[in-house]
Amino acid sequence: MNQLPPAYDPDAVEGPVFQRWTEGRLFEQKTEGESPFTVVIPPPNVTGSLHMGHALNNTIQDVVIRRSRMTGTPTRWVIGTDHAGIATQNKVEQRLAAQGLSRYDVGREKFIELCWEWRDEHGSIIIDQLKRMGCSCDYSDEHFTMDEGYQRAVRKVFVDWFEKGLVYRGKRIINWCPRCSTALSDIEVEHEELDGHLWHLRYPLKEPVGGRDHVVVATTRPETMLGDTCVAVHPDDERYRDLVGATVVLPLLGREIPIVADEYVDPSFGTGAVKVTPAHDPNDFEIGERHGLDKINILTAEATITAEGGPYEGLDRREARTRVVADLEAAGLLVGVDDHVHSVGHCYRCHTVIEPWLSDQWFVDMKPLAAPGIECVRDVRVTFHPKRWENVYYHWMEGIRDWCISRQLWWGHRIPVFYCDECGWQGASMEDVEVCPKCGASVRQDEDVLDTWFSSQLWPFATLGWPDQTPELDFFYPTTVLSTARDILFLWVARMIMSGLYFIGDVPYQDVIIHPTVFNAEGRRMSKSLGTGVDPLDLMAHYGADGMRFGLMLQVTGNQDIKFSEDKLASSRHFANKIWNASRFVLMNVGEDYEQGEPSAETVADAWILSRLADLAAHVDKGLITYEFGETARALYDFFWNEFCDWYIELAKPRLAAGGAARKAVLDNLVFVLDSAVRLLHPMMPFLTEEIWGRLPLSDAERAEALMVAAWPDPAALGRFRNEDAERSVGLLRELVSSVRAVRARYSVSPKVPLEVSVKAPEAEGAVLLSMSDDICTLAGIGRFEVGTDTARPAHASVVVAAGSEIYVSLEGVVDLAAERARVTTELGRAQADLDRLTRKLANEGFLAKAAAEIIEKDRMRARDLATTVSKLTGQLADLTE
RNA sequence: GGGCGAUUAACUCAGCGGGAGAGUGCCUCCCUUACAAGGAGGAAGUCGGGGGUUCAAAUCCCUCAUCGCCCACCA
Repeated sequence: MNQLPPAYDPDAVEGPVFQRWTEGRLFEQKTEGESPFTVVIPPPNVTGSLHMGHALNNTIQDVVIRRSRMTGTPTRWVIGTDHAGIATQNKVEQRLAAQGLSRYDVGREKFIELCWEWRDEHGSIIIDQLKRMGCSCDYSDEHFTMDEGYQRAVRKVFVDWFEKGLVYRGKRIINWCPRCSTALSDIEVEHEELDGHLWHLRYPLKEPVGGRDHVVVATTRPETMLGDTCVAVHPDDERYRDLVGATVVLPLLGREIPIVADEYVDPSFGTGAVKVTPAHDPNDFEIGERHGLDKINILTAEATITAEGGPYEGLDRREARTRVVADLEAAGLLVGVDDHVHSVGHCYRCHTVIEPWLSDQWFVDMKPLAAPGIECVRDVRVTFHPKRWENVYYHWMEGIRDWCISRQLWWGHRIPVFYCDECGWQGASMEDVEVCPKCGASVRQDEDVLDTWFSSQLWPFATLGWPDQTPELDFFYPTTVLSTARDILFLWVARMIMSGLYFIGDVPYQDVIIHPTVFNAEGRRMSKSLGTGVDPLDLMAHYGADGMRFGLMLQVTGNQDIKFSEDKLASSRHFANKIWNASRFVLMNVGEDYEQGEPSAETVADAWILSRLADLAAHVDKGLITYEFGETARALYDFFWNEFCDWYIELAKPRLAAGGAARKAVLDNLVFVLDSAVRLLHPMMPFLTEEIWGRLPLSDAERAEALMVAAWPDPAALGRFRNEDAERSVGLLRELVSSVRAVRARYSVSPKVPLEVSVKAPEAEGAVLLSMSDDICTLAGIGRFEVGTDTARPAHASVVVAAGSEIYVSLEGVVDLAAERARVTTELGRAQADLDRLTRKLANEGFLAKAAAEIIEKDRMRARDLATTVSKLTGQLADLTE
């Protein structure tokens, strides 16, 4: 016998169900068939552990993947992790620091070995957490961005772009993180508005000009004056015209620097005179280039002052600022300090303030790559969901700047460029180079590694075997949909599109889902370090994996970020339990000898639930195809709870009790509807549904190895069950039953006391109600039920106008006439107001002339109904007054 | 400086041109033999302010306010 425990226990179900999926090898890729559906997971960092963003994003991916798999499409979800250069290196350095060591103490080779050890120890943590969520990735084929094959792919990309001249080396101002000790690309810098100061500094002239002996400059970073090589003014600025060409003596250091004229200077900002530090500001660098100035580097890699800073050498940048300002003030050269809000760049990995720093780095020339990347979205080969993200994408792509790809780290893909110091040869190569091909001297390899995102951009095709032309690449590329957080739209999504187009000649995916960001209840970013986060593992412990998944899906909308609400998870857990118990009810009624038969519309209730099921299947199918997860979750919730459980199961009970053919027919329908609905729910609640489905007494035709690979309900085929008459009839039934229940509640009549109800209804409605009178009596607890076209109002009755009828509930000795009068008066007022508004609308010629015919017709019907209601209520009020 | 999103019931949010919805919370009643993680009933909103378009606006347009986010070489 199929006996379920009375409450759903996720802990008892999830483990065994996942094990069944694994043992059945149901996650593994299938390469038979056509038009495969492929998703590549945004590879989590090996250093990572599951956070709410992962929980949301991976639920979304699993939902679309599971639906696809059930439709019989060859479906594959590619899994793997990212080596995460900076993050992993930081972890390993921390580990070394605990032993009082730095990476330089152990050396490059040993350090990389330690990184691999870290990966071996921690890399599976996040994968196990995805399994805990029920994600149906192809775990048999896990990838890593430092795998041997992947390394070959990265090298191939670099060498190819190097040879095409798209990769080049240059001395530029880059973003330097002094803590990570590496360059960063522009989009790895997070800008933050901070309250700072604008210091006004007096720079003395070497010789007075026109009676003036100084010029005042303004700066937000006074310590950089140590690297100043000129002062710039606008060429048209009358105030400074005489000073152009004069010489300034740089305070504190005594260096003589010129005053130059440059268009860049905005005369309206500050004093109109700018101190220029070409080695520490991108704009100043440009000015320096134009005027042939020296570029004096005053900062070391650790952001301490270099020997160029004279007496300030060795000071940290903060101390240097304090000392420089103090010394200038002592010398009477500090004119003033204003408060000034400006945005300061921080490292996206460690939040240290970055320094613009002049150094030799490798760059990718992005403009030629961006053009096709823009084109493929314009011609809808790639579509963003929600669509508005396309504008954000275009904006960035159109203004794209070159990408600094070299990192001064050890953990990562080492740049495959070799230099000969003897003859100056340099080259990039797929194979390591030992000796110079020109002069035969030994060569050295570039010390730097590539930006982690340089390898991540290859994820959709490097995981499929590229640069080899593998069958997998041929079959699964391009992938179908990429789901991701918006903060890596530029870092990752855009670059995958560009590299995919360049190397494979096709877009990497057709659809891009940019999912909402999960914030905490206060609307703040969830963050472990701030203690504002919620741990998905805790949530799963409380609500089950399905409860968490469904609760998240309920919160997904197309245009709003998620202020995470644990309430939704609680109601999802209740929902899971509700489904569990509905299933338990059905299974309790199914005997050993039950054999599944065809569903059939034996009664109005059957026709109704089958019609509702058809509607649900259409909604869910469309909702998942168009990535409307919140709406889809709500449709499932409403169907299961408010239609199947609240009404259909209740309507089924008397027939189950009746036995015989009636019982068999309703059982067939219960099993069919539950089966179909559970299939539709499976993508969002995989564990619960798998467990229930496995226990359903299905015919061989409906059976499958597991629900996970069972057939997705076909909305077109279910369309045969659509039945508007049945939906209207059950609508009347529900209205009548609810009205009677309301009367019962109003007078606190125990549910055990049967009521006497008579209904005065028009012919048509009356016939429908009569045909369902058994159901009505059961659901409303009615002992005697009469329907007629001219039923008289009994004495001592409470009267309700509903379902187009007057419903009299006899309540001898209980009815409070004054209360009834008050209630009827209120209802009458409301109905009259609605009727007045409608009447005015229907008298409006503009409305009659311009509104759609069906709208007018609908309003006319409503007006008729309201007029009936008003006259009935008026009659009742008269009765009650007598 | 530019752009995007939000503002609907106490809370979290759907709805996005024709009758104001859900979940949670709250109030009343009920342990009815699937489920008290439940059932039945109920209270609760001039849909941010102001203009406009339209026969009709929570829904479209403009504007203001507030909150949030993104982009921008903002000495």
